[in-house]
Amino acid sequence: MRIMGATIKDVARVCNVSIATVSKYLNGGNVREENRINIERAIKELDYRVNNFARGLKINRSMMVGIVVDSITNMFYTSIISIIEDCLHTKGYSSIICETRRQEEIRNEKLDFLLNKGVDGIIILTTNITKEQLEHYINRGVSIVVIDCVVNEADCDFVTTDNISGAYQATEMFILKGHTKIAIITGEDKEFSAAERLKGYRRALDDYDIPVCDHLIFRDSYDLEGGYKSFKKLVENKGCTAVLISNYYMAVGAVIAVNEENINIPGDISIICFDDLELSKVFKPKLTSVSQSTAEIGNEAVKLLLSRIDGSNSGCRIVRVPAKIIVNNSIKKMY
Amino acid sequence: MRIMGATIKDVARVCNVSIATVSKYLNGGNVREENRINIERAIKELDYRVNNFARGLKINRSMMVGIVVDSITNMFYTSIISIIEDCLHTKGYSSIICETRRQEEIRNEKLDFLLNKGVDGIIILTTNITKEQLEHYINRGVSIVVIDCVVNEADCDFVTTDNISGAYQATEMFILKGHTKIAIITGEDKEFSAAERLKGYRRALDDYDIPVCDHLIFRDSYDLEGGYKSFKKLVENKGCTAVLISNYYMAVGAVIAVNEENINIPGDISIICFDDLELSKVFKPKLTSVSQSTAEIGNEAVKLLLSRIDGSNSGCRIVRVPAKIIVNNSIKKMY
DNA sequence: TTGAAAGCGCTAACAC
DNA sequence: GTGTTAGCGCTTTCAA
Repeated sequence: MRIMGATIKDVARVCNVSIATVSKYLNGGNVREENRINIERAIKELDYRVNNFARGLKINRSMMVGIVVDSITNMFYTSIISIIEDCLHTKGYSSIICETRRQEEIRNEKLDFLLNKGVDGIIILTTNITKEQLEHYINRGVSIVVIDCVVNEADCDFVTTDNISGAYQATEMFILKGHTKIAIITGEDKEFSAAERLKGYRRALDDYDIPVCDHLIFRDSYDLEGGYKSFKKLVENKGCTAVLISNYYMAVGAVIAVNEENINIPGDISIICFDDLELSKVFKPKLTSVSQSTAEIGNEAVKLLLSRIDGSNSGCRIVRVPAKIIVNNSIKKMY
Repeated sequence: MRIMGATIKDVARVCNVSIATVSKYLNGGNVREENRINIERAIKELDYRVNNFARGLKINRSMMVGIVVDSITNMFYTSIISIIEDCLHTKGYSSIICETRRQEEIRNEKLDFLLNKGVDGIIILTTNITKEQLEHYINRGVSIVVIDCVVNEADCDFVTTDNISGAYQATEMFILKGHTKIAIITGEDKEFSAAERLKGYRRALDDYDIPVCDHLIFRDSYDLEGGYKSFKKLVENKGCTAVLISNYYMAVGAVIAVNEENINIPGDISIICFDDLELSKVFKPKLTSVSQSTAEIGNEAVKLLLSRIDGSNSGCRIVRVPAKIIVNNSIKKMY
């Protein structure tokens, strides 16, 4: 059982003032200089801390934000969460991080839990959520911002990388280096960014009058496993000279396959992958990658959420953070 | 502002019973069958949820556990956290994850925050914490379990890998393959596991009558940067045929150096690193590694914490989880 | 088995 | 600027 510390009453008694005065001091109101000094001293001496349960009960606000993430071992997400935490902290908010393991029931459980804890807002990091699920929680009066996917017509905000442009730039880079047989490894349509990146890839080929071939589009689960299997298939096909890998963990899987098959990069095949995390630095040659700005994504998400909590905003805002190519040595010149 | 849902009063009114009866039902007490059915229906209809602030205020217990971690992008830690979360969940507890970015002030802030939130216990994942810091919080009445380091004479529990044995086994493996000039790249003494692993390395050399050479012991910051710099130095020295790298992120840094220097593994130098995370699978050849059981560590930590919260335990318990070698292809036979 | 009532620690409206 | 007080939603004691 937790030890119960001093209460506002104790502070008031020691200072010979009413609890209202102490409360006012605590909440930034004006008190006489003399009282201020006394109160501050008493707080220190008694090691007084406000009881969050009592305060929360009274004001029905917690200054807490929930963060709900598909997987807590996903470095792209944890990089963003680290930014979010820091950013919230400077605004006086703290955060509760929950993992869903990509299971909808668990996600709902965690969202319920957060609402019960009285969080003022929730940031969800996922590639895959439905309008219905969002609305269920929005209707319960909590502000929500979603990172890494967009759902139309929901009363919340969204932050994602400009996936289409990122994939477009990558594909274009292959084309400009003389590639025409360009493959893509990506996730299924239900994964928001997977679908968008495929769109960018298609659009670039279109713009350069290169036919889009179905047999160069490899789709599988949006993870290491899927990347591994897709790359193995791609190698069997022998139909391409370059491949865009549309997510970090798929790239990890692909690299495992590259090693097993003794493939030379970029001699045998050129690669661009999404996210310049560890892999792109550790692999030899260093991988050219599409970099998403985790800092910008995190900051934007917090900005949107807080303006929503303030009540100064509603409706559906969508922020697209630009992607940029980090050039390394995994692309062969074909001319 | 959050929408306020139905309260226990509403449920009582709808059911024509007192709030005491509803409360009893809520907390697993006995109520008449008829009332039970009514209450359950009313709860569903009103979408009633207990207010955690009110309950917490009353019982001064939250069924929440705080998790305080050096870095939330550290995959070794997040793997453990994922297990902990799951395990706590099955016991009816939920968790609040906080990141410290390895800064002591931030850690204290987060610990204060967690205490203010009324958590029933705290799990700290770190390589580096002082007895004083621990005691400060233990004295405030919260149960603490520390993962990844051990501090003597503190009234809390500790879970770590058997680092000494892990490093011993790795060093021994080098020796048995005919290596005698074996280096180690590790962190400074303040990092608990760094110091222990160095101890294991020394002990193995001792046991096989191989002299321990100071110029083969490379110590730097316990991260990517430190691994990178250490490996560069090691290469300049040209004094060894094998190296044990004592932490995952140091290994990532070392591999970046390996690539830059065009070093052949294991032709030029043999490597064993700690943790069989992504790197050891993605690098070619696959790296032989010392595997720590994140599952066992997480489960043990939760078990210890809950038994402490129950009050059924106190004192200082230390659990050592065995390490095991995952054999791959980064070691050259020297005979 | 049930209900009335006290009170957890705090905030805020109101009177001074 | 300060104090009095009601009441947030809940648990729990005590009496019925």
